[in-house]
Amino acid sequence: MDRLAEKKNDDARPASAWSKVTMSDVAREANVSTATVSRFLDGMVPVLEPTRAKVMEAIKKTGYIRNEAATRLARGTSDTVGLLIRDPNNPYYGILHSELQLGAAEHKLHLLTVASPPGFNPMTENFGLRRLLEQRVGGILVATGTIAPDELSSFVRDVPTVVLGRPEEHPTLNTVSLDEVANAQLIVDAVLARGHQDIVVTFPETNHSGLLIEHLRGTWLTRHLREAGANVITVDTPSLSSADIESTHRQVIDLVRDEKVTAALFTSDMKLLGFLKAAQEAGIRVPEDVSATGFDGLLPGTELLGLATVRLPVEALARRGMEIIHEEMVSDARLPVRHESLVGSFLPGRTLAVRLPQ
Amino acid sequence: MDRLAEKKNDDARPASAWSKVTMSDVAREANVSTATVSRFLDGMVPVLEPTRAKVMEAIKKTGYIRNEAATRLARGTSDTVGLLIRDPNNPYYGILHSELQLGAAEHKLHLLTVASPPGFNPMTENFGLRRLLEQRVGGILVATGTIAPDELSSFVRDVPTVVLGRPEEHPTLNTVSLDEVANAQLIVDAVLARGHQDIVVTFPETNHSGLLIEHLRGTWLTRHLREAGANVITVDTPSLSSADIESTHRQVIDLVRDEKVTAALFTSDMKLLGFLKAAQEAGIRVPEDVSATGFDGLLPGTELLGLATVRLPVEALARRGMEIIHEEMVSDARLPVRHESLVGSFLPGRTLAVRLPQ
DNA sequence: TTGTACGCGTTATCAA
DNA sequence: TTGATAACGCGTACAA
Repeated sequence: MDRLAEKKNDDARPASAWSKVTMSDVAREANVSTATVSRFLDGMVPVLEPTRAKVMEAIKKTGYIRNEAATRLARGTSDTVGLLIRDPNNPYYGILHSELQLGAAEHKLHLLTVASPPGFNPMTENFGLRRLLEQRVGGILVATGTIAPDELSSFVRDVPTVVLGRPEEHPTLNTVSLDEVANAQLIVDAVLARGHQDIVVTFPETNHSGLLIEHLRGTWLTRHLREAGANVITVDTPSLSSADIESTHRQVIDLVRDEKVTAALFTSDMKLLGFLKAAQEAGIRVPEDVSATGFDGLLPGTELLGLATVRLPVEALARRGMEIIHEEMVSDARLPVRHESLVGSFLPGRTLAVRLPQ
Repeated sequence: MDRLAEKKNDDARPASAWSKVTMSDVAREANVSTATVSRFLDGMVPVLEPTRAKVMEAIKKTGYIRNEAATRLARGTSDTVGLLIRDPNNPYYGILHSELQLGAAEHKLHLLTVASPPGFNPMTENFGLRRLLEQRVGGILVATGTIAPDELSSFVRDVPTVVLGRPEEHPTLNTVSLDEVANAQLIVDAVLARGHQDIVVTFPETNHSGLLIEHLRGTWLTRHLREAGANVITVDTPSLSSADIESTHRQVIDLVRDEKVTAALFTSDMKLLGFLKAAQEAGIRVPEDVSATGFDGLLPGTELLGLATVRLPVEALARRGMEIIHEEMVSDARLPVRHESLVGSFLPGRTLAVRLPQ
């Protein structure tokens, strides 16, 4: 009778070799009911001091940790926000994740993150989304470029949702997006203000999946420049393959050597970095021989490297996203769908210079 | 009777404005019992074809999504692994997170991430850990430099745990660590092999919290060098303040100008990057005037920048961590505690050159 | 202020 | 192969 009766279900649940302390263990230890323990934990209902002490003692002694699954089941709601991000190995998502964590804490919310494996597979992203929904989180933040709002909307009828960063609106989904049109304008203004008139823009000219954003940026850079009367040459970077990248660099470098352009615009800071290296190897100086700009401003060391770029307003994106989710979660009515758009800021850096006369 | 009887608890749970479809809704729709739906979902128990079809149909029609909280409660175990990381806005944690996600998928496990807000506050990290335990995840991966194993061990008696990357062993906790001693040796070997004998090492000489790793690296760089008979000068970088950083740069640059050293060793790639900029502004060329090495190899663009550094084996760290967790989760007995240690690889880059004679 | 008892949504046991 | 039903651990009227 010693070990067998120790816990009534000792042999009824051999599924795990790891013990679990429950609330009734604590209640028994403290000679109170489970309801009292629950109320003590909740903190919203007053509990007499001697009882408090007993319960605290019992919790410490048993090492009890509340089972959040049971809590959510009983409560029906949860103050946890689910975050779906794509590739954590990407400064953009890294900063976003970090800032959202901060924002969640400010609103006394919890953040639970699911990352979809890298690569552009919409299937696996839907899996991640499903897992978040299965957790019955109180709200969902979707920060993955590839999952289209249309697909999303059928999934998330039942939980407050905000789509972050996608340059796209949707009739039933809240979105906080990055205004790539205005961002491109920032770059263009800076380049023109420094007297450049002959400019090469490098970007994926066709809209491949996964290169959507860069395609968009390049398109708008070009359009803004042309509308301002600049002379624009575009160079297509159809893929991320090193062959394509190298060919792009060669073309740009040739244009510089032939004095056809005085500035080269790229659609990401990594691309700019790649060009900087190629230029150096080709004996071309930046910004003396050619000015160059990037896009993002998120790479660790951007300032150190002196990249001229647009800093994406990731912090504001995170803040607004969390605010909207929070409002939806505390309100018991459905709020009107919101669409917001955020503009970045230009970082002058040292790769963009005034065009020398002649 | 139309809307009022639609769902029996329509007004009994007004907590949320969002509807929830449950398993019994599906069961009713398909004219089967909840048990059948559950078995269908589980997939391990055969279900007759006509029944399958009915259930599938009903699930689609109702838009049902399983409640994982209830599942975990009923099952008592879960195939979800909890990951505690520090600052997602940090390439190291970003890559780790990404690779762990991949590894989890390979083992058919789910990964749920909690990030502790940036800053070195052990309190908030314990909060994150507690939240993971409250989720009753099947295993826990701790990847945060600041939470000491000793503190950890009292928390996680009841769930398989692996500590990732901390240079420290513990009698009851599995650890997969980065062998900073061997990593430092890699740098030292490379520097000595290129003929350098007069070397400056820059690092926090006192062991501040949060600078532990860099302190360790610097200490071992110095020790290895001295053991090999090199002439080492150390420069203290007590903090991350820009004043301290600049003072460090000045000292190193003076040493170079006075021809006291031919190589400068830094304890992170960001530090190296900072020095590269300072050197450039001071008119000192790297590696012509002085060779320089970093530590990490994780910055996006490391190869582009040509940093000479040690690439931390983050991928292997993730893989081993996930393997160990998986083994512990499938085994119903407790496995012996394991300690493993991983060595990185040297990246030659372009900031380290052969020392010129004289 | 505390205790009793039921329900939350799902799984698993046992019959049918 | 399926259906009823008892857990799972916790929150919360309702009663005391």
